[in-house]
Amino acid sequence: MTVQNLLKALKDGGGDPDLATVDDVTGHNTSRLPLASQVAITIRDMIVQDLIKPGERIRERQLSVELNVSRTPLREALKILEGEKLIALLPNRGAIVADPAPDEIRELLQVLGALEALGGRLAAENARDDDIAEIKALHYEMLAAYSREDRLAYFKLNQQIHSSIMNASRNSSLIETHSHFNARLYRVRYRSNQRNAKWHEAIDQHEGLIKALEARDGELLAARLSSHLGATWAKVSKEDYAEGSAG
Amino acid sequence: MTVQNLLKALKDGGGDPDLATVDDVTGHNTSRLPLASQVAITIRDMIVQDLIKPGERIRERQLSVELNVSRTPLREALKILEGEKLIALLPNRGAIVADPAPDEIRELLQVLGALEALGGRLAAENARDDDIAEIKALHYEMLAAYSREDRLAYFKLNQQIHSSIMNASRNSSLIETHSHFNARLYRVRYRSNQRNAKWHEAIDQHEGLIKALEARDGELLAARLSSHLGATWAKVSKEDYAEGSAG
DNA sequence: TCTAATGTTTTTGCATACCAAATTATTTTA
DNA sequence: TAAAATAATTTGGTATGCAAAAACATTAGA
Repeated sequence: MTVQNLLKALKDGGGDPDLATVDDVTGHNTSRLPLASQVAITIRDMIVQDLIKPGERIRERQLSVELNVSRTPLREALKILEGEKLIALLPNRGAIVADPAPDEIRELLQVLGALEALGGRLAAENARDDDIAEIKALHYEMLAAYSREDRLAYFKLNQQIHSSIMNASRNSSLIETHSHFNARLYRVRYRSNQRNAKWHEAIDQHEGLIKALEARDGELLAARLSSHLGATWAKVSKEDYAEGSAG
Repeated sequence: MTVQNLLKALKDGGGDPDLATVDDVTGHNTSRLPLASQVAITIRDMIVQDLIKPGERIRERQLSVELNVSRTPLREALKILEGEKLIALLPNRGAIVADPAPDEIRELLQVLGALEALGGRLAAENARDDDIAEIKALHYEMLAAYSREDRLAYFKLNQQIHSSIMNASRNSSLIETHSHFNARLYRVRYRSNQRNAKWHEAIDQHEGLIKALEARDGELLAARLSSHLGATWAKVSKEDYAEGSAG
């Protein structure tokens, strides 16, 4: 599979095929950003959307040609992504897409749980009523996706709900760190979502989250967010995420 | 103040003045690391040791001459440090040392508190007996520093204790994230430590931490670590950290 | 004197070219 | 077949050039 194909797939989903004006997943226009950051966004999307698979090598000369940038900003972009742990830079051997071992996934879920717990506590404190209303709306949309068995929409709404709760915490450092950890776990959770036979457990848990948030019960929300991610690990660890992990 | 002086100060503290063989603060030899990483370590030390002050500009051409490296790996190093939020890269305006506003410091302490709470829970679970013994030893050393009013030694031992507890959690992702947040707050806490009139409160709190760890009471340790950092914010927020922040 | 406009100098952002050392792929040899 | 030698590729780093942006200095005007 060539990088050209991957790029085409990315662009087809996006709209404007010109790198310099493409928007990232959060909807921000990136045309004013330094080229290295734009490249980082592009590669990050490729990784998160699983267009390049864990363990796969990233050849910088080749990729710089595909992306139509020189090696200089591309190498800078790789440093950024290494900092986010989305890739590993092996000295003299270039970059490979990160491929976390089960143990690391468990660790990451623990940290994510602590971050979400804090986010929940703060959200219960700082959320505006319309934040909560919006989260509730997303929840109902998620229920809709559930009932029509649209796993992709379900998954994305689920993610959105969690992000929205974090946003309601009004702690920007927390929000950013959370999103980094989330990105590192995105693929794992996506695959888990595709396989999980019984979603209703997660649905029930989500019901509880919304209730706790509406009641602005920070401790309860924190506890539920934590155990929610504990359950995620229980699911993930039972599944065969090893298969196909090295494209 | 020239960067040359700053560099000399750094090297004098280190030992071998050759960049390629200098060791970082954690004691790791860096000679095999990519140049960008070595440079990042050097600049990180300069920032954490307050040799370059918050708000100060970093001119890449100048610094590349001082460090005897080309602009390319230096720019890569700056991307790394931007990811750690130790510097801010303003488009077309280069790098400045991060200068967190009080609100951001409060946010960071909240996140650090959540991370330490998790670390405490996990440490109570996973620490080996000799981990605890070592932490206890550090605690007594800290008491010694306290009684002879050696604030610097006290501060460093305090830091070491917290890091050791995190290490005992055996969660490497947590350990790394914790150290990043800690680095961002290092300067603030260092200054707070220099000014704080009554340390005995912190001493009492530390006594409680050790007890909880010895009893392997994860919840108690977590709670105490959290409130310990809450107290840190109470102290910091009362002090005048604005003065001299833009050297 | 302060402000505004203008021009000059410096810095950043990025591309290109080049090379040594390390790695990977290929071929040869045992 | 396996190991060893060789060739090709890739990375890591330096140096250089240049356009655009920003910082700085200077002058003109209120």
